[in-house]
Amino acid sequence: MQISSRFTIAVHVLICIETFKKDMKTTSDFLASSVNVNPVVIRRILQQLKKAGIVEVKRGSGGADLARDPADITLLDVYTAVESVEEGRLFHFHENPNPQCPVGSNIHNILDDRLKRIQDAMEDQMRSVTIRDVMEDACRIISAP
Amino acid sequence: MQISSRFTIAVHVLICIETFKKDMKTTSDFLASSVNVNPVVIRRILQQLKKAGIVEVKRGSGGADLARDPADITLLDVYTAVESVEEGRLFHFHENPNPQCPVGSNIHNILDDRLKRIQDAMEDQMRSVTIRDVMEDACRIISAP
DNA sequence: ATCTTTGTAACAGCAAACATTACAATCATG
DNA sequence: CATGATTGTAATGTTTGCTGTTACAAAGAT
Repeated sequence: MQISSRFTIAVHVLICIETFKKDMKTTSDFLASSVNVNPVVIRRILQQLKKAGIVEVKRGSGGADLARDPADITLLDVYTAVESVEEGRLFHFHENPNPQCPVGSNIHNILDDRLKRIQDAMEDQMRSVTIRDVMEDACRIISAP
Repeated sequence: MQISSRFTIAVHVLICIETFKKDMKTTSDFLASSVNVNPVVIRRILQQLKKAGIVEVKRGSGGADLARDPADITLLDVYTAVESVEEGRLFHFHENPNPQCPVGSNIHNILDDRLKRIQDAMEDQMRSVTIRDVMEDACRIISAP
């Protein structure tokens, strides 16, 4: 099971907005053609990013912009914005383990701490990377010979 | 998108095998009743664990056993055993980004390193926990007053 | 031989992701 | 202020992977 492509699409979109904002209007159509998906998919993701205070989207006139300093947007922010699963739920548990079995009745007590630490490790790493970092990579790679 | 319950079920199963191996035969039926799923689900997971050299399963006579020292089985071993996605693919990418867009054509060059580091952080944490560690937690919790 | 249990195929149901069409609401601007 | 461009969102469809279930041959113990 993989983390949905919404996350990588969202990051792709943010990079595009920053890269092209001086030269063109970054409409959902334009962004969609860079990612190569339906514009509605982009609009839905932009809505999620907007709710999280990451972008501003203009109706009518069109186009999206970052709502904050790129150095102030982490990959974790983007991840939690577009990933529907609630906070702290990377691992899926089977429902209704047998309450009469000492293991079944305690499986959460036994595992939750360890699993949380695994998720924390991943999230800490995500928090350590900002859109500014990614933009630096992007500029370097795009302008390479 | 969550990591499938196969992972937590697999760990649950391993704990059960270790906990009950002295007192009973740990058949797929027995394990299924602790987890509260269909026995076939357990058998499928046991097969995946067997292919990874983590358990031994006896046909006919029945029952599963660990194939190695619990201290030598990490949560990462279990995770890669039951998670169908190939190595290094925690994040799902959209296919066919626009090759004519400097961002679209370079999106993997731009992101792969960062994403790999995130996945590595998660896997390192998983590797640091063994079934022996989990068994210690389990024994302490189960025998608590 | 018989009984138990595993290994596996076959199929069904469901949920989430992803795609697409359509259209009202919104905004800039001529 | 009418028009053209664009967003916001609902409705609908397709696909994919997970999970559940039935069924039964293969394997092993007694």
